[in-house]
Amino acid sequence: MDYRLLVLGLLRMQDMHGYQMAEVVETHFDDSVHDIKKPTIYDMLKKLAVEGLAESRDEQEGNRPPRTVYSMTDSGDEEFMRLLKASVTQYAPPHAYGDVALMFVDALPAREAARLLAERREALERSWEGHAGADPHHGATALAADRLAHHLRAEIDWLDVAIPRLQASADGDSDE
Amino acid sequence: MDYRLLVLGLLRMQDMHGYQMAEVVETHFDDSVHDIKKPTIYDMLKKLAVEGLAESRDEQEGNRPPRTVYSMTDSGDEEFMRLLKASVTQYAPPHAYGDVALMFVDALPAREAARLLAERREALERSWEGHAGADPHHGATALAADRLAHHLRAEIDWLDVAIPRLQASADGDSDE
DNA sequence: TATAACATGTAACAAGTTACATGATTTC
DNA sequence: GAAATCATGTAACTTGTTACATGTTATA
Repeated sequence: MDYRLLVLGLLRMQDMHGYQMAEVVETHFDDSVHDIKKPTIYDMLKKLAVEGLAESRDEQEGNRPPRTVYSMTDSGDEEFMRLLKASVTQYAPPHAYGDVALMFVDALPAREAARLLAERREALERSWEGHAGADPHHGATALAADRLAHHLRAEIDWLDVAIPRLQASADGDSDE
Repeated sequence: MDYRLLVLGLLRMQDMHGYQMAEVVETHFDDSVHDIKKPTIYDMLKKLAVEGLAESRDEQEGNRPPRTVYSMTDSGDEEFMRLLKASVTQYAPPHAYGDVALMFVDALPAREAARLLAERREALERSWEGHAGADPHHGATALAADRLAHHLRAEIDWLDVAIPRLQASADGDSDE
C-alpha cells in the first residue's frame, strides 16, 4: 500500500540492496509492518531507480552473489517528504475489511452470530493484553503502537455493545 | 478483499448478472462498500461458476445485449456460510495503512508533524459529525456503521493524546 | 562429503483497476 | 439525426505474491 513510502523511508536511513532491506523489515519491524515481500521490495527499488528517485550501483563481497545497492537521490528525498506529509495528514478509513461479513451477519441465527462475535472478542482481548504487557515502544513506532492500542480498545468496546444486542434479539424472536 | 464473500452474499439474495450486481452495489452500498469494480464482479462470478458455486445461464431481453445471469448452487450456499462464519469470527487488524507514515514521522519537525495531525483531526471530526447526524442505519448495515463510528472516535481520541505530546516535544527541544 | 541454510534474486501467476468496445435507446 | 447515455461486457495494464533458481558457506 504505502510501499513506496516505506521503501523510500528505509533507503533514506542507509544505502541498501534488496535482500538487506527485506531483512531489516523482517527483524526490525516484524510486528506492525511485516507484510512487504521481497519481490515487492526489489520491484519498488527498480522503479525508484527508473524514476530517478534512487541510484543503483553494483557491489560484490568476496565471492558471494553480486548485489545491486541503491541509494537515495535528492529528488528521492523530496518525494519522500511529499509523500510523508500527505500520508500523515490523510485519514485512512480504519478498515472496511471484515465489514462485508458484518453486513451479512443476519444470514446467521442471532444466537450463533453472538457466539462468533464473542469468539472474536476473546482473541482481541488476548491481543490487547499482549500489548498492555509489552515494553513501551521506542520513538519511531510509539505513535503507531499507541494508535493500534486505541483501535483495539475501540473494537472491544464496540463488541461489548453489539454482542448483548444480538443476544437480546435472539431471545426476543425465539418463535422460529 | 472479501470480494468472494460479498459476491456470494449478493447472489444469495437474488439471481443476477454482472452489470446488475454492479448497480446494486453502487446504489445500495455506496457508502461503505463502494470499492468493488465491475471487472472484479465479472471475474468473481465466472470463477464461482467454474468452481461450481454458481450456475450461469444466458438471457436476452428485447434486443438489448444478451447477458449472463448467475444463480447460487447448494455448494455455493455452503461456501458462503463457511466464509461468513470465518470472517465474523476473525479479527482483522484495524489498519496498518497509514501506519507507515507514523513510523517516519520524526523525519518532520515536531511542530509540523503536530500541525499535519491536527489537520487530520479536522477531517475526522467532520466525518464524525456526518455520521452522528445521519439517519440511523437499518438492519444489515447497522453493525458495520456502529463499528465504524467506534473506530472514528478512537482515531480522534488517539490524536488528542498524540498531538499535544508532539507539541510538547516541539517546545522542549527548540534548541535546533 | 552430503545436506542444510544463507545470500541474492527472478519468473510465473493471481487479483484488481483503468480504459476501451459495441450496439441500443433516449434526448436535444 | 447527432450527441449523449444506457446496457453489457472485455482487453490491457499494474501491483503484489508464491514458488523457484543458483551459487556459497556452514553443519552433521
